[in-house]
Amino acid sequence: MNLIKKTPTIQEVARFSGVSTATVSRALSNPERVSESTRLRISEAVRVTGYTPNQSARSLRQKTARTILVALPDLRNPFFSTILDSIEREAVLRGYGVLIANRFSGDDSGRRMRDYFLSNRVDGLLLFDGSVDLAQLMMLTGNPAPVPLVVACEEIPTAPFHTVRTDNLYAAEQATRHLIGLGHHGIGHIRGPVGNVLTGEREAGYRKAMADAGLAVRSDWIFKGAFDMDAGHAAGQLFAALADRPTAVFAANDESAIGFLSALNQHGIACPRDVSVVGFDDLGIAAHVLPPLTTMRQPREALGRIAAGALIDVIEGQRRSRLPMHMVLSSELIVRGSTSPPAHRAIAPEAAVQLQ
Amino acid sequence: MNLIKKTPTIQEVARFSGVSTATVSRALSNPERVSESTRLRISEAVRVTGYTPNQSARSLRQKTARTILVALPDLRNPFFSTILDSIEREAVLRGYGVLIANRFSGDDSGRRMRDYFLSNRVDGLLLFDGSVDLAQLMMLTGNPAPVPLVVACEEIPTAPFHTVRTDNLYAAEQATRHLIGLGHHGIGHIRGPVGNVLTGEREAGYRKAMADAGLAVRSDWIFKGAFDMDAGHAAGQLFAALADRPTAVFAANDESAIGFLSALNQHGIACPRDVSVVGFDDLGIAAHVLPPLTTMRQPREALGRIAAGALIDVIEGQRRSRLPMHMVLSSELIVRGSTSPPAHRAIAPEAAVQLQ
DNA sequence: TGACCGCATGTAATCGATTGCATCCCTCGT
DNA sequence: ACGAGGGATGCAATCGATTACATGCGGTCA
Repeated sequence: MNLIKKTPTIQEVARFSGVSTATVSRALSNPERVSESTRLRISEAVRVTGYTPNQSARSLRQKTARTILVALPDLRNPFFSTILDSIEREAVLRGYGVLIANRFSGDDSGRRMRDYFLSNRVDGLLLFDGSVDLAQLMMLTGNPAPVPLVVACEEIPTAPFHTVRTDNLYAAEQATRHLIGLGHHGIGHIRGPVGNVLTGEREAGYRKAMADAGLAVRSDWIFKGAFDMDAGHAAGQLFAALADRPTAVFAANDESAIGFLSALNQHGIACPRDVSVVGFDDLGIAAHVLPPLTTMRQPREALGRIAAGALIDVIEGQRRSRLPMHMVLSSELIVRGSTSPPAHRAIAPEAAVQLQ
Repeated sequence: MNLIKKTPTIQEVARFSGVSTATVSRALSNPERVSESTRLRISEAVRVTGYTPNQSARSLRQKTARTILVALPDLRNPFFSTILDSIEREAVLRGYGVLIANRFSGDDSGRRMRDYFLSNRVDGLLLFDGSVDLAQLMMLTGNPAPVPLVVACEEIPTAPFHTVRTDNLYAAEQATRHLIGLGHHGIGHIRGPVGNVLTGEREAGYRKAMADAGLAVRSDWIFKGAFDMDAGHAAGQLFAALADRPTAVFAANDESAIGFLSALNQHGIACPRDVSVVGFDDLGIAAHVLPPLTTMRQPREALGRIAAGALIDVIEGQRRSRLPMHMVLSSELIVRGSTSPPAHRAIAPEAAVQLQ
């Protein structure tokens, strides 16, 4: 016996169990197609040799990779990393591997996706980046090879893709209504990055709630943002400099809300005494900042799971309907300490200005 | 011409440019081995047909997948998601794909890694999970197929793997010394999860600094933890219940420090007035909690980049040395608002108890 | 001039599994 | 007793690229 063993192939298993490779293959993928006795003999041979099927060979023959590609704008964002976590779980459960493509945008993103697919590395694509050019996406659905594709988080209503997302507009409306319900009239908004679909939807929900309540939206109370803490912090600086401030602010996501809170603190503006703040996402950290953040919880875990499941259904041809399916998950308001009725406690000097 | 085009293969390119498939293959991977004119003809043919090499076929023949597997304990942890981000960047730069395996531990983790490798899906493994059984790891380095492996973050000094990590022990020592330097004598510690290598190193660093300064370590000032906010919060509850409290606490990571801060706040204990807190990692959020967290910054970006680079070097046989290489990156103390000299301001009732 | 060298290219084997088709054999029905 | 039917299995083609080896050609040098 030689000391350097090579990794065993189906040939060895066949030889060892005295059958052909065809039978071994069948025993492994369609056990009911071989007899009891050979099945046992083969599984024993597999055990002894330590055989593991070669995925490249299988892929080549079956034109299938049992792998999905997840394209994300920014993995470092906890919002996405939670989703990725649940995608990975679901995928592994269904026997798929998960390849990641991060910072996924720019001119060649469409080509990159196409190449991954055409090179037979992946069977389908889960896209979380709304900034990918629509034309490039359409290219993927054409010939050759319409790529199994599920777009998540981002809504592209007119495009023929399956989408999974949350009820952003309605959720933003609810968040704003929560503030209105507490008695706030002057309510500001920290926007997301320009050009992002979510930014637009969340702002629209905010505006809708304000309009429905007959409240005016002041343009100097709309802060530009970027879904990150620094942007929220910058908004906080502007807020502090304002002569006439709103008594509440709805931030387009938790990170910007947190950055906003930290800026407020630097300026000695207290939350919720001087200003109530609502975030969006319910990141793990939201419950642990000071004050704990009221926020719209996004069902991130479910979103990842459902998106991955839908994609695999498409890949395996189990989505019979050729019509794109648009799934919408509900958000949930989580009330914590960052919101309260306006001027709840003794009127602070800050607030007095407004009431003059 | 038919409307349903199949995805083009090297055969089509060969036919189109009037050469054999061998020449096409050479033109694509070793351009200098074919003549100028045919090279041009072939690249034109590639352009026209829209040819993309089939990776499964290439993998099968070359026994190479151009993919690495990254095994992580918990993707949702921002510490890991930042590292994963930089791994992905480096890998793409060098032409590799990144497959992820999350929540990677448990009995079959060794087998899962082995299967990924033996099935030819990945060329090597980047392991971030120190809880994987050492015996299972050793199995990977044996016959058949010694798996290219780089272990990151976790040190297994006696094991024959390349490792990349940070100077945990020294960093923990520095963090503790920072508190000592501020004049603290009573310093507590929030540990990481039991059994984790990092937990041990960070605690050891803490103990070393204490011992060097001639300070006693009180066992009721050592809180058990788990690298997450809930554990830090629980530690905070215990801390608040203490009759005799330390004036400073070194937490084994930022998340537990943040959870600790939030519990302190609930109990009306002020940081840094009543207690100084040092974290570990420097997550993005650390600068934005209240008060901003003093912490040991871990070079996460560099760590991911270097680990991925080293793994690919091993895969490509560029690490000539058979000796395992242990790389250690330096951490950096980031001083923010959560630390100050003890009893800095007027002595609070909380502190008075200790001074009685 | 003829032996030789090296470059560009072609031929065909090869990687390892899957699968259409053929074969063998056993059982059952008439 | 004989053919049909069907279950178990084997044979060999196949997926698409890479690559060892062969070939042919033009040029160099003795």
